Amino acid sequence: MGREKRTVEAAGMTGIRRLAQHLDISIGTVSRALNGRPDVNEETRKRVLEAAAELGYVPNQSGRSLRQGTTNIIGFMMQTGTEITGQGDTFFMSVFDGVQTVFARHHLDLVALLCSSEEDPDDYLRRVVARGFADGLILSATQRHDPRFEFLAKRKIPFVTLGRSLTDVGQPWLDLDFEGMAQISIDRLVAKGHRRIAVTRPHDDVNLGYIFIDQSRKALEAHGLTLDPDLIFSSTPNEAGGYQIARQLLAKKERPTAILLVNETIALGLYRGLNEAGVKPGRDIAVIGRQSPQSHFLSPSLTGFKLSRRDLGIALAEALLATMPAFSHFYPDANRRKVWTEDLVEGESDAFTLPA
Amino acid sequence: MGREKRTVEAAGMTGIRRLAQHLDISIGTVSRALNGRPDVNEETRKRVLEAAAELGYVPNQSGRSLRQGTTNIIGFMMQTGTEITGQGDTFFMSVFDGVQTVFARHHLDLVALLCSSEEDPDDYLRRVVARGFADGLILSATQRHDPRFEFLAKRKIPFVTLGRSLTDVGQPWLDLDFEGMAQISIDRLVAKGHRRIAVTRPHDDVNLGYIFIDQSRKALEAHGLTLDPDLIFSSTPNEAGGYQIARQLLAKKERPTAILLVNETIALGLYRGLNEAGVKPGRDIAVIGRQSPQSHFLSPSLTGFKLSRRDLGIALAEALLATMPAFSHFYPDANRRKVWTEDLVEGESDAFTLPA
DNA sequence: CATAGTACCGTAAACGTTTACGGTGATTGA
DNA sequence: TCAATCACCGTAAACGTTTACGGTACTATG
Repeated sequence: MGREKRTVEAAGMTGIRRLAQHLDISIGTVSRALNGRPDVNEETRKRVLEAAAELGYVPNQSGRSLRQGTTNIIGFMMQTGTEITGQGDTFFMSVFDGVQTVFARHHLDLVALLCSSEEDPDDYLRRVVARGFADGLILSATQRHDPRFEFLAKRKIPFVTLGRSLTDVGQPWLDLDFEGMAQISIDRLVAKGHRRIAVTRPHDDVNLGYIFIDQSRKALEAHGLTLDPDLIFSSTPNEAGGYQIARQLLAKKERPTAILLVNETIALGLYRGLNEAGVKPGRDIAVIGRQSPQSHFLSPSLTGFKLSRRDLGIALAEALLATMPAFSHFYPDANRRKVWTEDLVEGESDAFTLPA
Repeated sequence: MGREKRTVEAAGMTGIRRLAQHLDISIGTVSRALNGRPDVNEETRKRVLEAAAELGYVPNQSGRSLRQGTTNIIGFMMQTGTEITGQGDTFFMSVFDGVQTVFARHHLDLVALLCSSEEDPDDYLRRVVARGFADGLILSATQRHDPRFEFLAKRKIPFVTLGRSLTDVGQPWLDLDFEGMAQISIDRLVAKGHRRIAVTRPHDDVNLGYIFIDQSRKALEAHGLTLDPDLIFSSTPNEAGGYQIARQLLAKKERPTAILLVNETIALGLYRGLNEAGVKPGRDIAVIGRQSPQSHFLSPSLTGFKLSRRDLGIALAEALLATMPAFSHFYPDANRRKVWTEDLVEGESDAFTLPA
């Protein structure tokens, strides 16, 4: 009888089979109990859960994935060795933390998919998708034209992007309110009498650079001013980039009286570069940038926009889950697309005022 | 006949079966061809590879893992939202890049396993292992006593750690040569006449702090000096930590004349803090630290130890593979354990000399 | 020609799950 | 009492691979 076979605990049993045998019930019931199915006696479920804990049983992910066609993994794609990922400090770690708090509720795991600098990002993505690695993806470093979007849309892989793109396949995205930041900053600086205002942008083709520059230009023109192409500084989005900008800026024969920083960490390098030349933010030049954990230690204190990275991560996760059939009902009114407005924290770095 | 069945390309075929049908051969042969098995005609193999490329076929990872009991994935465990992972900047991204270059040769993929700050790292590791997620692991943020080691050793999961620990289960590790750095730095400073030398250590229980402090003490005692407990500053391993140290240091009634920095990025914060008080490295205090991409922009230039992060990643990957049966023959003489010596790059920050 | 050997290929089992389906015994309703 | 309903559980198929095994046709050898 099957009964006997199960009662005698054979040696080489593994996985769910071993657990079922230990409890002397069928593997089907064990599976149902563990997965919270309704058609199982609560008494039985309790026994199963206890035995699972006792024997340290955790379902094998490969078996489960193979059967369900789902992995319970969400991938966050990043590129190693590049400066793109180097938001200077722990930017992504904080965002991850927010994402995780949402995913934990659904037993989803977040992993960072690390695309080597030696491999083409598009190829890498193709491989990841074809292997059925993740149920959904989060993309950052959004390019102005991003072929990854079309690829994923064609395969019907749920994904969300941190950053807009001209390539629009209807996917959800979150982005920072670069228009708002440009508008507020320009208005503020013009009100203080500034006419020669410099702006920065990332050196590569990420979309945010275009958005920020465009809006800065519009805001200036609304005041009857123009954006001098000579005052657009592009750099890597890290401290070194900020330093380079300071050097370039100081070398101009006709210096700008104010500068807008689009990235977070460049403020640190900028300060250092200016400091070396005895140029003091807030006294000799007005600076408006973005707050970061490190910028708290800048002196004079930075006037800049403050972002809650963790909340951004949470919103990112919810926007993604809202598009995944299995989870969408949990987030009926999640913002599929949203510009994330940051608050301006006033410091001393833009105190420099010009006579009218 | 089977022949007919295959010739007519049925609709719902997926995966390897579809490919086999398209080529009118068996799935077994397709699999062998793709996996480089010898018992397949080279002509056939060529056809298979071409068809695979054409149809964009990539083996399903779940099916493959289930059968082979192997995932072709190596996990790098990190903790999100914590300061531990915040080596300030792109430290890990550069290390990853080195790891990847080695893994690419073996068709292994590296992913970062992100342990939420809300979950216990030991629990997280348990889950990852039980699910059979990765074939091997890389651990960082090595604690002085690290229970993760014993757990992995018991399960016979190959792993390598970045950093030594008192918990020794025979696993391979790489570590920076903190003894060497302490010894060289102390000797150098003492030779310049310094007697009151401060040292830093990370605020938490990572092992490197103990090693560094111990060796600093020994080196001082060899010169007939002592390490003043009041001159041991602990901080988070980032810029903010460096700033705090500067503040604490300046508040001492009897200031140290020199300071040794164990972490990379704290130099930035330290400089800023000292600068605010008009204290200049190299003129008013001697500073020896560690080089990083950002430290190139410090002024006066930092005297510090320089590490090739990418090479470290390469060594880390090789040390791990050397312990994995499937790959060990590729790395017969890989260093299973190694302290990674860094070169001292001389700058101006330790120019401050005391009269004899 | 008979035999052995070789090169290549097809068949089918196995990996660990989940889940549709059917079955059993108990309960309910008339 | 009989039928219908219900709660619960066991059975077995299926997911997409890899690989041991056996089979076939061809070649070499005597």
